[in-house]
Amino acid sequence: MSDTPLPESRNPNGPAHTSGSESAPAFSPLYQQIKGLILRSLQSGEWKPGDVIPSEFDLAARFRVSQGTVRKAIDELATDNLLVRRQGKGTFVATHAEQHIQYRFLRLLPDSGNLDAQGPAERRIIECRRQRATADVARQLGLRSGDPVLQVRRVLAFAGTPAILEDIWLPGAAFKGLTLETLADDKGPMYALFESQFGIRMVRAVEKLKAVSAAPDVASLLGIQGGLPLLSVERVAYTYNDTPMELRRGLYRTENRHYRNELS
Amino acid sequence: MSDTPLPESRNPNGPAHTSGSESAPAFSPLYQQIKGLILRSLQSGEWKPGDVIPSEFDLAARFRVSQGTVRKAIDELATDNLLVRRQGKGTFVATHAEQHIQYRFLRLLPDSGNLDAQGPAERRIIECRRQRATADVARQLGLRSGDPVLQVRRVLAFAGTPAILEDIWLPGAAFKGLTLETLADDKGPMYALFESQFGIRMVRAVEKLKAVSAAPDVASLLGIQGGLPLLSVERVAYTYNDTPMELRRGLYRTENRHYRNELS
DNA sequence: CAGTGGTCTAGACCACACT
DNA sequence: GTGTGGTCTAGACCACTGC
Repeated sequence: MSDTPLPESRNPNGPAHTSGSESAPAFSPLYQQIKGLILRSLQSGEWKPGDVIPSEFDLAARFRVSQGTVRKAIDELATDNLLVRRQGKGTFVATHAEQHIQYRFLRLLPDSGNLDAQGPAERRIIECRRQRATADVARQLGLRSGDPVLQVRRVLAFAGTPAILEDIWLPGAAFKGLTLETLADDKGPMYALFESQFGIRMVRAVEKLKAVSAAPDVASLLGIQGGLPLLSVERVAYTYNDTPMELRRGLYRTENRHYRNELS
Repeated sequence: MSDTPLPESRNPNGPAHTSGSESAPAFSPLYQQIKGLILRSLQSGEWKPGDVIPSEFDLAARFRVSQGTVRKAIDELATDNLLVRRQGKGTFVATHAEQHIQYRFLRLLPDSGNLDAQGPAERRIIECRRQRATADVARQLGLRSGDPVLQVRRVLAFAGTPAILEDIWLPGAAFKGLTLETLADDKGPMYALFESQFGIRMVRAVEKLKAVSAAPDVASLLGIQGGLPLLSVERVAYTYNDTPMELRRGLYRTENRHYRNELS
């Protein structure tokens, strides 16, 4: 019931800034501390993807702050896409399942067809095996060289035409039981599988894009001629706490599609 | 002084939702209406890029709402990068000048050099001329075929090495006095020039990325061999009101650089 | 109907910047 | 000190959802 309501600071009113007994090394607004506590509950699995979290009023009571403060904390978590508010229903933990529109992190769209996509992507897994991380892979995943990783290679096709070749590396420790069969049998986004089977939720990602020439093996898998230009997309995806949990190298055919990005 | 404080709705308390005399076709929260009024002042040039806008308290008085409501309006405008808050100093109109870190909309970064960039880009303008919009350019700029447009072609280089070839189209009507000399003499971001000389502020942009092969003329301008892969970046930039004001087609060399994108 | 998020207000005090 | 944005509270009422 009681939830260690913040170290000690109980301010009946007034701004954040823990009312300072010791010389605190860092001050942070109350709502930031609340945000941290909510985050902790998300990480610990107290509330799982898709779940409703307690109402703002309940959380306010639990953390011993006003509803407005909880609200501001939830606001930020919602703009970070960690929570989703639904008026009249509650606040939910965001999930890659039920992501009504396609894949959340896939920015490849058809050039003309203003519609979302020409049907869902067809997946074909080329290989899936456990191996040891190279220095480069280890560095990007925050592992050590030689640590076990799971490597997956697959092709995505739209309307029968191959469009994407992806190589994926996952930390072996976190994805213990993942096999080719699990992946092949699954429908729906891979990140949804990670949530339901391994309790790992991808929260944000950073991508680096380049233009490259198709190598012979790549070209044959994508059904194109060698040397044709492909969009190379290298992604590192992070869970809570900015922990890297996936490295993904994609090669996209962009003759009839494009990678869309919004700047502001 | 008085600023037509919203159609009529004067609610001494209680939520937005204009207190409904007529069957209003659309309800919107008070803070959204305030946001619209602030936006109007930004568009009209009442507050120019770099200016301080009135304090939250002053605006609250002017619009006859509470400070908290103005605050929420400003909050959204700040997250949209239209305004910038500076504690103790005031709220400022965002500007592409004084954008402390490089160009705001340029996502091309060096692969290794963890530093921002290897010095500022060197600009070389290849051509700058007025012409009539093709159907395609007109469509993307919201003009009619044959309307006057200004076309600029330039090369950006880093440390002496050409890296970007850009073709830019601007609506002729809005950029009346713009000449090659103006562009060539100017230092600093082009969008800063647009603000100071034409009162046009680019607010957001949408980019479409593809991988393409370098055509012979492109290759020679970029100092590479024909056929090498280049990252094609087609950008439409918008002012206030989602009015398109620039079409830009860039070709980026990505052997040692990459286009960085953050997903969430 | 009750419960949830959404909006609005009013007032208090803090942190920061400038004078 | 004065003025600015930043945080926090308490209470009111609205809008949506589902029983």
